[in-house]
Amino acid sequence: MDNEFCPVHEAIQFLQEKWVLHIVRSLLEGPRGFNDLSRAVGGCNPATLAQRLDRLVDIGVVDKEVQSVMPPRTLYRLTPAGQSLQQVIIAIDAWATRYLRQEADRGAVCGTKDVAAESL
Amino acid sequence: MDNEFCPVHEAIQFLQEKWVLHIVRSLLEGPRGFNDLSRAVGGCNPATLAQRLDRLVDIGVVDKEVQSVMPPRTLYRLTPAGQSLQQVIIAIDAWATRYLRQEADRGAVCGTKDVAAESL
DNA sequence: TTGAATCGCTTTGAAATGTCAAGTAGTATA
DNA sequence: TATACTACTTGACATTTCAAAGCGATTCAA
Repeated sequence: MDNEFCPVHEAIQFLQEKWVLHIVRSLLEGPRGFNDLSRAVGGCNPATLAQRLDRLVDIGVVDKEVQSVMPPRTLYRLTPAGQSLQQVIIAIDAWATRYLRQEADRGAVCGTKDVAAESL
Repeated sequence: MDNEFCPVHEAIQFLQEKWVLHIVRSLLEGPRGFNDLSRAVGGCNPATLAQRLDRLVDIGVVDKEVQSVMPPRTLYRLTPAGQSLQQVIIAIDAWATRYLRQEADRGAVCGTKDVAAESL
């Protein structure tokens, strides 16, 4: 066993948590409130979303700004560290566009469906 | 609702499955057998690993080559689509190295070697 | 020759994680 | 007045992941 710290491993560990990449992607479009974000992400239930956001704030990727408690009004926005995750999204985008595009014809829909791409 | 096909969303959906990025990263170092891969990934139990690999094969990211059934000998290797995921790993690597390094003090541990850094 | 280790998994039952529906208090809109 | 919106929380339920054991067969070390 090596006790060496590995940033990539850490990063993968946290990026692979369910909804994290979707949340970041939504926030790249701009700051949002909780429900707005929930809708943008699509399909993540509030309990999970709240927990994920807490974690993202902890890690320093998202900033939470409570504008007023009652009526409730909160804004979640990416920190610089969060914004720089855009490079990761871009890489995923490039990969996806190249290797997943053919799926469009088979009737796949943005949201929940199964991915089954053929390799070259 | 958009019925438009969204490759990025699809890609995120599958990349966020637990262990997927770790598996891809391990396979970037070269083809491996099941147990070897399991060790390289570190911490993924065989049931999950088997299921994940099936899915990766389905999607066309990994190629499974059964060399002999008994004694068992199997090789998992990345397809071209899989190899091109290296760009994603590289992006994560870049981000992690920049924003996660300070975490070292908190005692994080890494199991595998750094692949992507060399290609930078 | 016996015993241990390795291979690629599968099976088990329990634990962790994620999801769902409903509900909270207060404001704004219809 | 009635409904919808805000940001969440709660508790019950469903799904996913877990560690451990085991499988038949072969290879290797004692």
